Amino acid sequence: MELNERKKKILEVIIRDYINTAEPVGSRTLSKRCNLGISPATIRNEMADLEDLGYLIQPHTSSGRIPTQMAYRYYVDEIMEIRKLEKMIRTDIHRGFLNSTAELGTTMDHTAQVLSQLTNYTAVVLAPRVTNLNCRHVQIVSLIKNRVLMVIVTNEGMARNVEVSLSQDVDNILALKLSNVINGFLKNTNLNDLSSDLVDQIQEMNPAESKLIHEIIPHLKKVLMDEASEVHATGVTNLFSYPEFNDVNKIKQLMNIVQEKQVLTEMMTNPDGNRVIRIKIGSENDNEDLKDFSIITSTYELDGEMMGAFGVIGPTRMNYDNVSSVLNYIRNELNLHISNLLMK
Amino acid sequence: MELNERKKKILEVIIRDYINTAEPVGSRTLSKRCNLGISPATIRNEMADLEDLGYLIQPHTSSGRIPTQMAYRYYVDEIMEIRKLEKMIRTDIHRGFLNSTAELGTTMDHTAQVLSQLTNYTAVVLAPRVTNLNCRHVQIVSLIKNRVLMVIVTNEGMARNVEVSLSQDVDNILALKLSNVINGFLKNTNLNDLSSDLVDQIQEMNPAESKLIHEIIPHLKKVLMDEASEVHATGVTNLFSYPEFNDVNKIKQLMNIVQEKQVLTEMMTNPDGNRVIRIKIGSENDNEDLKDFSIITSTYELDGEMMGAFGVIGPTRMNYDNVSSVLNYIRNELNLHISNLLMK
DNA sequence: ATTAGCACTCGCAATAACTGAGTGCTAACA
DNA sequence: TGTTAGCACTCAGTTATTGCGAGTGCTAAT
Repeated sequence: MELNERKKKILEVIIRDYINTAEPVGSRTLSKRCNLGISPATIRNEMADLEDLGYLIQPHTSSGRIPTQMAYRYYVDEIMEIRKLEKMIRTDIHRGFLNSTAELGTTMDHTAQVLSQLTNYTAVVLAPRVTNLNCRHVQIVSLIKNRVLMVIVTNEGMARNVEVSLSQDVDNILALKLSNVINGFLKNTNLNDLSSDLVDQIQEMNPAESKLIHEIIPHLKKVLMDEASEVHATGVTNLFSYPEFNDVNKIKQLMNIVQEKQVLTEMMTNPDGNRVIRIKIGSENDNEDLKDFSIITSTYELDGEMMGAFGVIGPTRMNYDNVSSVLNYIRNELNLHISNLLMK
Repeated sequence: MELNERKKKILEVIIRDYINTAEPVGSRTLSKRCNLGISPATIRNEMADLEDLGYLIQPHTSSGRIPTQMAYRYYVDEIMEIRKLEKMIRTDIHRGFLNSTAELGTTMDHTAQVLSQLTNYTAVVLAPRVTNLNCRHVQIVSLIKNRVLMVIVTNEGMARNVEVSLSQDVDNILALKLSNVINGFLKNTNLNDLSSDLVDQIQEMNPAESKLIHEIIPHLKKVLMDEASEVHATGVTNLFSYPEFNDVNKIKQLMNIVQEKQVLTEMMTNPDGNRVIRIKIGSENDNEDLKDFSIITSTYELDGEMMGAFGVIGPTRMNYDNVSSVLNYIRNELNLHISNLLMK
């Protein structure tokens, strides 16, 4: 399976060329492009070998070759390297993050924007999600009559809120009281362990209030269990200009993927060993709709713990090394930015 | 400009047929379909007249005719009528609204879903927006260090929230105090009239707190001035199956429209006389990208005041009477549902 | 082992011929 | 005068044919 240097070089040039042009590459073109000083005929022999090994295929008998998925995998694993971005681009990105407002949601939008612009593919960013029941503070805000807003603040200082209807009307004062009671629990107990007995032990509540607390707790738990986190997708139209997506069906597949936030979330949070940059090529993706796409993802962390993920979706003929390099740099910037924002 | 009965009938049948098939309709097909008992030749004469009047065009010399925008406009104004939906569909929709949870955002999503399913076009729903500075209650919630969440509750009982960073750290107790101060203002003063002098008159604040209030007020005003309201769009892929959107460029246009939430908002809230159902056909839309689309919108109200809008985007060859009928019914249901939810 | 040469393959673009749905016009008819 | 049958004509779309060119595999010479 190990390729000799020349084969490796030839394969590399073919892949690079095909990524640029989307055209099958032939032996003559190739002999000009790679400066190994070998003739088309020799290259043809080598290409025939590479085809036998499964790295190349010919769309039809008399055309150039195009790389297979296996070739891309080889390229990604053995050939390409994550580059340092050009200084100008680095400072651009850095400034962008500095200027982006202090709000987390905006940062996510901004990241998606930058990613899709820099790569010319579709960018997806998963906002941090509320996990592990680790909430620090809950604020109940009265809306109208029996409707209240639960604002849940996590240990990391992120907010999520949910509207619920209760069985009784709740005014501002009652809302405050309910908030206080719940926060009292949170100080001492993990929500998971919160039993109804505990609620009933609270002295200074009348039965009506106690009943409300009993209603609120399940809602609270549900939110905290809820897997789905916000998904910011940008640059779907970027893919429209690539020749492989001239077909409306392909675009439909893409739209399906981007809309299925659940699937996207699972896919992006699924760890791949301990790799920082994770690359899934074509049918390496579990999802049927993704078999014509490649997806490169990474994660951002706070305090060494994974908070969320971001990545890029494009054709299998993707500029793997550029995208990887961009993701790698953005990952660092994002980690920096977030830790500035959230570190206690 | 007034057409005689026969021409009107012929035009109607042509439009109906073309809406169904997307194929130019010829005189022979037509003579079979419309039971006026006239021969193809006669119909040809009438069709020639209708073409001269600007209601029909021929894509090429030897093909059937297709309706012009002007024809659709005539159809919408003079021919079609808003029907009552079938009982089964009515009860389906009604039950759907009953089952949808009490949360407003969910209702909007649900509405978009139903609309796109029932019409097979792309549905857009604008969530109610915070307007006129009429907010009833503000809750400041401490997040981490100097970051707080402002939860703004409108008179109608809807919540909007924004994260901001302040110049000093804010803990729960301080957050509560700030909330109280601001709500004190709201009781007596419209936010618009709130001057810095007024803030300084509050006695029980130390300078640090006063400074924070001064920082918060502009943020608050900004949110309340903010025009953009949430946009829920569903069923973009519905349009992919219509032959007129086999072209990737058309789809790009559509994506542009759906993404430009600002534009969408303006378009949908722009009143058209006092019409309940507003129809814009092709280039009647101001937006360049919309010139190949028709859009039918309506609004929902609370207490007689417009809260938001919803509608459907499709090809100019749109099933105008079905969509209008659906919109009309959903409008009623939505108004009912919302007033149940929000009425004081 | 490499390369030049050559016959061969096959997608693609251009051209030509054919088909069929549909038209406009004219003349006949009620 | 309005309606209809008949006929020649138009033109998009399909199929068949051809030629071109980029590219290959094989063989023989270096």
